[in-house]
Amino acid sequence: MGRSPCCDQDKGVKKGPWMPEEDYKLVAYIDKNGYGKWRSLPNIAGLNRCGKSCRLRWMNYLRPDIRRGEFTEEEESTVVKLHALLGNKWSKIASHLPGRTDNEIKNYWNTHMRKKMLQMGIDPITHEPKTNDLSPILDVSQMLAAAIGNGQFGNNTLFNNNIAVEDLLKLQLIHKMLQIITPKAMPNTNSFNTNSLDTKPVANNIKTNPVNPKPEQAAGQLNAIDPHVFTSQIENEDFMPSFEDAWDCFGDNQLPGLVMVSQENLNYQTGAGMMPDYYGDQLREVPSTGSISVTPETSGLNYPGTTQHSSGSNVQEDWEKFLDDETSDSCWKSFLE
DNA sequence: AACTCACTCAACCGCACGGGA
DNA sequence: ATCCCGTGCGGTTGAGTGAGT
Repeated sequence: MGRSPCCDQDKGVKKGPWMPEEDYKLVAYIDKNGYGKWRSLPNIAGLNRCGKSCRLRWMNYLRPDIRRGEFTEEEESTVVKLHALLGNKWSKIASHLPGRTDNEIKNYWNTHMRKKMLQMGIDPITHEPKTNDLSPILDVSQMLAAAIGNGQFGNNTLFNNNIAVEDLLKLQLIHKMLQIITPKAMPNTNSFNTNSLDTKPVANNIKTNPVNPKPEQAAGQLNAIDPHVFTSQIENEDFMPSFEDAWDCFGDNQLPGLVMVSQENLNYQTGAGMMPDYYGDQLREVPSTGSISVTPETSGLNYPGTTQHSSGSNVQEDWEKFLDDETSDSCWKSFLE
């Protein structure tokens, strides 16, 4: 079925930004005659523009009820919720936001909110947490590499040895991984009994900076640690928790077993009226009866607990099994060992 | 000051859809 | 059933702008 082009290209209709006088003509015409019949409107109104262009200009810019300016948090939240429900149905989303146009919402989504969600580790398309996002791990890895490789800690023999610092950072890395996997269940960083070691600059940066730091920024974060404070504290023999101590910190009730993802577990995410508030909490609210569940497919990680897991199973056993498993002879094994 | 780069957003483009002839 | 028109929608583009070097 053929159709005539919207605008007669041969007529040399004007394109590009609208001039104030064009706006004036359009507004004056619509004030007098109302809008509609967009194809014939330009001729009648004396505009050398395509009807579509006139419509767009009116709908997206000249309409008196257009609301301009920054989106409020409420509006953002509404857009996120509606986008989760409707996808890229911008006009439908716009119908729920008085004064906002589909074009404006679309632009705002693509420039601001999409980026924001990515930084939060949320896939802007599926609205699922991006559990295969390894950036937090990479952040710590970068810091680790920067610390060990660049001799950031000065000439103190303890640091030249690097073993203690390395262990601590490994623990932090593992902790970070587990926070990704079981965000609600993890104890806070202090559970590692690292209070005696002033790691707060690093920990706080990790915690408050979801954005991937560049390598130089990561190094800068380590530089932020006052070497004098750091070395005086680290000389305390008790400062360093062992790996086993770290596991004891978790306790069975604090680190629930991981389960395979199931539709039942996911239903709460899409159920009507149960959209998570991304802005109140970076991570999805987790029903009390279930733990965040991820599969190797979705996480991109090969970690214990991704096999079917009884609720009472022992996580440490799984990790030990994981370490013994020849198939897991990977960077994780060497890393964890 | 000059230049580059990244970002924003108004506008364009192609297509789909509904309705009337 | 087919054609055509009017309109709406979503993806993409590119000029303008500001920040960084």
